[in-house]
Amino acid sequence: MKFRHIKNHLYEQVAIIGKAVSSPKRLEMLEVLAQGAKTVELLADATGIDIKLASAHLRVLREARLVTAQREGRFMSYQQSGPDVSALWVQLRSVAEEHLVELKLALDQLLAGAEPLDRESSQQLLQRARDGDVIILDVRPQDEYHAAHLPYARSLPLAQLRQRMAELPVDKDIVAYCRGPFCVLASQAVELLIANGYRAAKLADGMPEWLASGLLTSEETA
Amino acid sequence: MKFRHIKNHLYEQVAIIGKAVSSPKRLEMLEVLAQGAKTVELLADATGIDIKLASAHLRVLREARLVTAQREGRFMSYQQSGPDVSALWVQLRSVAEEHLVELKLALDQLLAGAEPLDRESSQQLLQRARDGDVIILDVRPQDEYHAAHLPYARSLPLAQLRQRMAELPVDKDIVAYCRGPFCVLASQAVELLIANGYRAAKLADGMPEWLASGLLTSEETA
DNA sequence: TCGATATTCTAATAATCCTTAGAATATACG
DNA sequence: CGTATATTCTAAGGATTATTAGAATATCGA
Repeated sequence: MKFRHIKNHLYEQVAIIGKAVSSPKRLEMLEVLAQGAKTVELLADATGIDIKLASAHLRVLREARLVTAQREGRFMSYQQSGPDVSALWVQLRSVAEEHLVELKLALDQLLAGAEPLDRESSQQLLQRARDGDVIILDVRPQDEYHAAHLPYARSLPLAQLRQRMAELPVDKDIVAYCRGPFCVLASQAVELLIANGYRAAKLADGMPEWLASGLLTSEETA
Repeated sequence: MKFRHIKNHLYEQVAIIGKAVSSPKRLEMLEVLAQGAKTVELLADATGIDIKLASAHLRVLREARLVTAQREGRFMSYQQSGPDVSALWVQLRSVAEEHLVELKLALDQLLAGAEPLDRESSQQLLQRARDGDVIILDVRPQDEYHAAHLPYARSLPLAQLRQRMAELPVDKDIVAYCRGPFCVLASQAVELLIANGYRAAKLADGMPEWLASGLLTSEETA
């Protein structure tokens, strides 16, 4: 068949994207990068690997054009090359969640301890937040909050939660979120809040999930 | 960090999906499987590889739970484990198309020769088809047409096009589609039609793309 | 039951990728 | 200008994955 050669080339190109997302560490980096631009060191830290190894993984992501890099002084700043990259990550994770039982089990383990406020429809949550009935707490680092955050969300990074906890009212429901279902910042925040007598629950989804769901326009998030 | 262990496990699970879609041949199989259930031999044929190798690739897809297999007499019937698998394929391809220039170029090569009827909005096309103003021609094998097809589409498999071409009116626009942008059946059909004096163009998208776009409910397609 | 068919399993080699360490580059700061 | 810092590049071994061939399994029909 005369088209075989062209077709092979097409699928090989898509497979470049596939290869880029075939490594756990690269996926973790993509998830962190979905929150905003990051340096190599930060990514290495976040994923718990050596900087040289992080750099090598980033090279693969760069070659697949999933991320772009630009120098900022002594540092390199990596960022996703478009919103479709976040959407791909969300899609991959949701396919994995849907079909891989083991993943579902491990996720339950991570979400355990927090009330399953998940089921509450997204709109209802935003409604309650608008009415001041519930506090949506963004526990990610502050720069990620500034890059984009949920409507009505209030920033209180996990690192500062212990000192600044008094800022939060004890008599209101608190819903904490972070980078997404795999992120542990909100889990830790909820643990700490509950230990101190607050009514707190983890919201599994983060910005990438809300954006991928189409319920949020990017104007609402800044 | 006490969560590191669990997190690693989560990303490893998603990476199983990533690994499954990191091979050109597996991607090609997924695309064919998006059209309906297929046997190993058919998939090997469609992708131009040995049956044993096809079986090995299918094992990887099966272990990632992207496809399921069931025996039907002497044959094994493989099928996608859900519509989200098709959506993943479409998403992967669209990310690749968006960011990999080389892919865009190769695609243009494949779509060359057919008029760029692409830009016409999907709804407009369906409207014109409903009005009998244009003929939407499904040139895939008949079983794929029966599994699902575009509204108002008429089946005329490429293999029968030469003999049955007289069934088509010469005075109407014909828009041929097949499995998706990478599929060459429609390209070949259009080539043949134009050589015989018809006004024909290739529609780049196939069923998976239309379904992923959300413009089509699955009721409209049977 | 036997042979034919469709597919998988096993084992082995070739190809590719991961990871690490050391050298190289590029920028900022003194 | 020289030194420190952040990162990349190169090279090399170990670990995976791809591909192929041969043996094994499971079904159908004679």
